[in-house]
Amino acid sequence: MTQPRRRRAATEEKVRRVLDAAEEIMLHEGYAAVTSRNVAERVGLTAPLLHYYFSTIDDLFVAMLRRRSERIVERMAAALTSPRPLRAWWDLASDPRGTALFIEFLAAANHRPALRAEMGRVAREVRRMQMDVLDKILPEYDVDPDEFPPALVAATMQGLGLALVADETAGHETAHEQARAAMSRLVDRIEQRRTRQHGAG
Amino acid sequence: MTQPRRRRAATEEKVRRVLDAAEEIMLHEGYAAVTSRNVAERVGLTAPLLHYYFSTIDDLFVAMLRRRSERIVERMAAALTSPRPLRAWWDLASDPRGTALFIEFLAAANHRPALRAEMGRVAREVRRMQMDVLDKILPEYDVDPDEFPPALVAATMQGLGLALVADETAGHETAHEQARAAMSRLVDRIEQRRTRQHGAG
DNA sequence: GTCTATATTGAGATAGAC
DNA sequence: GTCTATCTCAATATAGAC
Repeated sequence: MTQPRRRRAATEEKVRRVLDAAEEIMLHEGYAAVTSRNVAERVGLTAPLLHYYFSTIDDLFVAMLRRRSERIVERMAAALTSPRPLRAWWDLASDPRGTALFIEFLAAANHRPALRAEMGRVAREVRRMQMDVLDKILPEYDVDPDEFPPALVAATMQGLGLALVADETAGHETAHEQARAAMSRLVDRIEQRRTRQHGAG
Repeated sequence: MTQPRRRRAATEEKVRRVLDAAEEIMLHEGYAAVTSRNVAERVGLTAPLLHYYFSTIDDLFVAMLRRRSERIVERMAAALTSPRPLRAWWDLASDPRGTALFIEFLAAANHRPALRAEMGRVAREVRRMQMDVLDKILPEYDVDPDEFPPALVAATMQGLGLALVADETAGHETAHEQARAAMSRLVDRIEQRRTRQHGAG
């Protein structure tokens, strides 16, 4: 019982910094730039030493996704139980950093089975949460669930966030500011309609 | 005037096959798998020989995107002038192959400036076309352009396509079949409303 | 004009030193 | 338990043969 007594602080701190660095690289240079050398250099380590903390690069990617998805699940749960669920959800779905990283993970998972499996688990859990909440609250928003079923609403929220952030971060001139502003107004209007009918709460 | 008289067929045919192979690899193994070796092997060439046809890998990526985007612009123009523009547009936006490739280009452009510039040009041209048409036809669909401006409608079409195809190709269990079916019904309903009011044509 | 032999760099990973 | 010296392989690219 004395082996794991040693202070883990140093190692855990290093792991955290490695994950931070990897995330930064992935965000600004793409997932293909997340290499042993690149990440190690940014944290002041050597490339082989990085393999001490993460045996394979796959392990590193999965660890990155795990840490991110924990936060996402937490924040999505909080958003969905907040007084204005759609508003909070949209803020999350259109968050530039989170969404840009999501696009990278999406592409990286295409040729990394371990990552794809992990992505599947997260996607399923998050979508489940969203649809459970939508089942209950869509009627309160005066939305006909036959015309706009939860699955469609959820996919639209995510997809619109993806499209906007993709254009924004790449700097494409596609009137994304107008689209973002219009969506924001739309969400506010819908929330107001519900608040008026079902009280603030 | 006799230099370019030689038959280009052989070379052009090879270039075409190289682009086909590269596209196939990008689709199934991700953009990072598009390497000289991989592509060359699939076409029965050697890696260095591939550099005879495309000096740099950047050149190859840009050529791939150019060829694809020509088709996209053509098909989108045809869709937007068809009798049921929204329907035709949605068929394009939710096409699995085209959209999956688009996601890869999106991620690849993140760290390839030449590719990013080309992506920007295409995105801008396509969005411009879409918004010009929407300006005219949204009223015919009985859609309030103040609540759903062209920029928002266009981004939503693209985004929903992205989200659906991403889940479909990765095999995520996120009720994407329901979402796709609901969107298809919705588009049909909207088209019918317009046809009834403005005649078939 | 078309293709091959070869250079150079950097990737992921391991055996073994401290 | 932590880190370093080193291996292998694959990537892009070029010089130069045919």
